[in-house]
Amino acid sequence: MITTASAGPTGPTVSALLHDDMSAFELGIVTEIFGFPLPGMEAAWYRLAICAERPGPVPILGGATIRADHDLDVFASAQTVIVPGGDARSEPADAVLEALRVARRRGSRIVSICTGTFALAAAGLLNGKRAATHWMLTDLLAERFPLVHVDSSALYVEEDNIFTSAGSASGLDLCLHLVRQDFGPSVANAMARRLVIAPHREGYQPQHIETPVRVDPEDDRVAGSMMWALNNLDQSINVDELAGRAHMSTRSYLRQFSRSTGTSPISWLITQRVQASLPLLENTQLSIEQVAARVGFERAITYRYHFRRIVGKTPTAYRRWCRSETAAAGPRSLEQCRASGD
DNA sequence: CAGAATAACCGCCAGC
DNA sequence: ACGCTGGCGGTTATTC
Repeated sequence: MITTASAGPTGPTVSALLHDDMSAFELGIVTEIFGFPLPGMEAAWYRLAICAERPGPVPILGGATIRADHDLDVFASAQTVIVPGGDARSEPADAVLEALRVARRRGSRIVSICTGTFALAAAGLLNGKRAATHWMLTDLLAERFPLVHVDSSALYVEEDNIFTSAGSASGLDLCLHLVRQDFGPSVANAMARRLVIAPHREGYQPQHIETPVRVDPEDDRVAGSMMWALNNLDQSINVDELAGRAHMSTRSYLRQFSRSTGTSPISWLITQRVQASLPLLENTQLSIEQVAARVGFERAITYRYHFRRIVGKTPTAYRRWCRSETAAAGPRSLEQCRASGD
């Protein structure tokens, strides 16, 4: 059941447009992130309003019906205005296009997910600007709206406070980016963690390691030290050395690193090391000791400790799991994997 | 697995 | 005043 946020939160206002033939999945991205606060952030969290041209039940793609509680005036008055995608062939109503223009004039942050980009283009908001949409529809977008610079490679595009995203799932990346803008990297990472551990994703990505760390491109000193670390993972690296590479004191480096990535240098480095070890386990016959050394763990016991903590199973079990996965006729779920004795 | 040695992390504060 | 840097010392995490 989709409802609007209660009166509790006092954070930024977000509105999402509910329209015929819309994708429930993409609206779900919006409600999951903006309508559902992280623990401890209930008071400061977003106030989400689900809006439609005519409030009430709206049929969506796939046969379900969702109710919108708010009208286009509310839609246009939010600080962030989101158009989720759906059937690209549906033409947005004139009233919707006008609401988008009003929101734009008011200075709202305008966001589209997937084919929602077509509505922004139809409203004229993207003229002369770069934009993204689903890869199957980039030609259609360029054809119908010649003034839009369609970027067919980006996951999402930000230009002049207008954000457009490519596929449905990249809408998730984009929404996380907005959370990052609003609340900083720590909160965005916590949100990514929550989304990744959603139970229904387990079967698809049982080995996913959380590395939603994006380096702030403005901070090239920290970014440079991180690049150096990634290229020299096999060496022993400590914080003083990283700080030196970044031409900063250790104290400042810790602070800048945290500000720009939301995590700390050594925990980031450990995660990168474990991540880098995965292909070695999957594709080589190297012993665990050799794999550990290749990715910079001086002692295999330390490698095992962190691997288990991050991946959830031992390196040997992971390797065995990959082998059986490759041999099996089809993908197995994590539950099956556990049931089979790993 | 416990626990000691060491390193990382972070609040505080002075100084630029 | 404001924001950033960097040293000090205590707490937490890592390593072995």
